[in-house]
Amino acid sequence: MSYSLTSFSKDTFNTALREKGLRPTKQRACVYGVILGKRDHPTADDIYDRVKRHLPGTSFATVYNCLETLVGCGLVKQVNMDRSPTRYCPNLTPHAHFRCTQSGKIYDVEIDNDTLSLIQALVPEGFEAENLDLSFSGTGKPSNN
Amino acid sequence: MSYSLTSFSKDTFNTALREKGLRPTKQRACVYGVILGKRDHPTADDIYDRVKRHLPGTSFATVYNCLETLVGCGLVKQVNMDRSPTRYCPNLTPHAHFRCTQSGKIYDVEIDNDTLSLIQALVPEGFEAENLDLSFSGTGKPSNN
DNA sequence: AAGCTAAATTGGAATTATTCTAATTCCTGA
DNA sequence: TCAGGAATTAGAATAATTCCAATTTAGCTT
Repeated sequence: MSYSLTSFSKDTFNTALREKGLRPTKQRACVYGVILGKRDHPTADDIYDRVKRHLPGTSFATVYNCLETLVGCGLVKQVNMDRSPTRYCPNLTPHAHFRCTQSGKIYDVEIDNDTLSLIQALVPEGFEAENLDLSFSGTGKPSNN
Repeated sequence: MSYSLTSFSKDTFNTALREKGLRPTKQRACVYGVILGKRDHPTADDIYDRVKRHLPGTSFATVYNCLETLVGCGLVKQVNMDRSPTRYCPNLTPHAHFRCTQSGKIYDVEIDNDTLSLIQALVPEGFEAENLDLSFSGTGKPSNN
């Protein structure tokens, strides 16, 4: 294996895949490792570049396939902001995102439980929300780039 | 004019455009009228179809141009959910969206002021949010389709 | 009312992110 | 070891949107 997951995440990874009857392949491990390794909300494109450094033969299709698999196993989450390319994030706790319109950077924003409950309470009678997406955009940390 | 805006919305429309030094053309009025006329969160494609019934010569590019203009003037809002085509909405009050994964329908969800304040308070020190997007997905009204 | 100019519209080509397809390669269990 | 399903691969295809260059139009100016 040319990308090292910690024994903890390796275990999480193997278990999550095996539970769905899927194989923990080196490409999937590498994609997962790349996402865990630099938590900057990379796009599929970014991930492709990083994966190729470890597994040069990897194709774009494989990166997309692996990402779909990892999302399906609940190991990573997709982050969609406006029409920009989908980004990927290993933070599985309920959280929002903030995109700085100047730098394009995306920051995780914690959601405390009280606010989370109130947000969930917005959903009208008769509707059952399985997912919620909350994102902000604006100007981020001015100096510290 | 082959699409009738109420005198109220016609005025809103003219004023909003003129304030930006833009021309209230019949295509723009028609796109706006179509969005006001059926508040089902239509896509650009839907809008194109509806506009063509009133102004048959209209091109796709024009629909996109008009939509961009209307958004820029603050007359309509874009609704982006996941990777699906952008939808358009004339509801300018702060509100969230719920997408039924079964029917694909999108519903407006009111956000009360208290919850809105709490949501805005999530944004960390040093960040300035200009926009917020909140959306839910799940199963909607089971019977009443 | 006619002419002028910038703004808007048009059709089609181009772009971009993503998905599909069919062929090959790889694992894994018998 | 070998069969058979799963995963990967390269490249074509798709879908939404944007770009472009040419034409038309709206709103002045006279």
